[in-house]
Amino acid sequence: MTSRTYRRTRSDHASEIAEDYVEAIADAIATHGLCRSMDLVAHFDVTHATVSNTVGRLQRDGLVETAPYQPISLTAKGKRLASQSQKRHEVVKAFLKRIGVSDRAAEIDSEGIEHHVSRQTLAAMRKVLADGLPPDRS
Amino acid sequence: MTSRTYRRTRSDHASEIAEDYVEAIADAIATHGLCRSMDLVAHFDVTHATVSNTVGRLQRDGLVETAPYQPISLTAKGKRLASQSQKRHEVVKAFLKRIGVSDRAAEIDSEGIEHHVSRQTLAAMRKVLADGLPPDRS
DNA sequence: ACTCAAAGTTAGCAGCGGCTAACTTGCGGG
DNA sequence: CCCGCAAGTTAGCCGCTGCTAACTTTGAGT
Repeated sequence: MTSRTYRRTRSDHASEIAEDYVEAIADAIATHGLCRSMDLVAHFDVTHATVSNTVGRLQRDGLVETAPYQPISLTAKGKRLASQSQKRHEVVKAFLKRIGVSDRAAEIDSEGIEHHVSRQTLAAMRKVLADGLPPDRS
Repeated sequence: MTSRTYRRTRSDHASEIAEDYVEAIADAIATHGLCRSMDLVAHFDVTHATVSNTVGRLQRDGLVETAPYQPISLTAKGKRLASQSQKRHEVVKAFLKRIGVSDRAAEIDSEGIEHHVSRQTLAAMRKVLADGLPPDRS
């Protein structure tokens, strides 16, 4: 019951940020062909300096590639993480809307929730979207 | 579309930990009548030192009361937060199980998810538990 | 009544993710 | 061509949340 259920706390917080960033970078590239720091500054409402630091960590971790004063691109690993996150995000958002949450709230909540959804829960959400609720045996 | 959806990142991470702690403290008090640091050490699988620091912050923020070498209790504010978090946690967990997620996975995921569930989404989950899925108008 | 182990505290370190301030670079318009 | 502004970087700060190591306090068992 205790202990191992946690252990997310520290390292997971870091990977949440990584997921948010690669998603935003992929989005910028899809939208205007490339991603500059300013896109991320606008998206996350943080300063250049913060973006610079964070992107530096992402590069260290092999998720993005960039050189000084150059646009930011995703590595293969980064692209994989981004598309995975995007898919999860979409499913969670669609699911929330399906259970009656407004578009706006679904958008906000899905961003927080997506990072904590296991494969199994994601599958359950997909199933509800496709087939409705499973029979209630409570 | 951008910006304001975030701004959780920093300060919210702190309050997630606060919620987890008051919930665990309330749980320990409910179970063995009082809460000692060791209960939290076991629950979160961190060291004494970490618990000591964190509890110090919670005290500073008016959520708990404790004196050196004394058990930890909740203030009125802490109790309010704890029962609120517990309720939310229960609803989320019950909801996940209702959509077909296993007990084990529901337990784990609900801990991560509960902190990101808005009033509206919580209400939607309750409604599904009570009345099933709303009509699909997609 | 003492002792000693367990519980708790304190000090000091590290990494993350924010920030501001000061600097450098690069580019577009005059 | 060059000059200035916007974009990006770097340095240095702070707080949080972890840690280890060394200390103090408490209390239980002989």
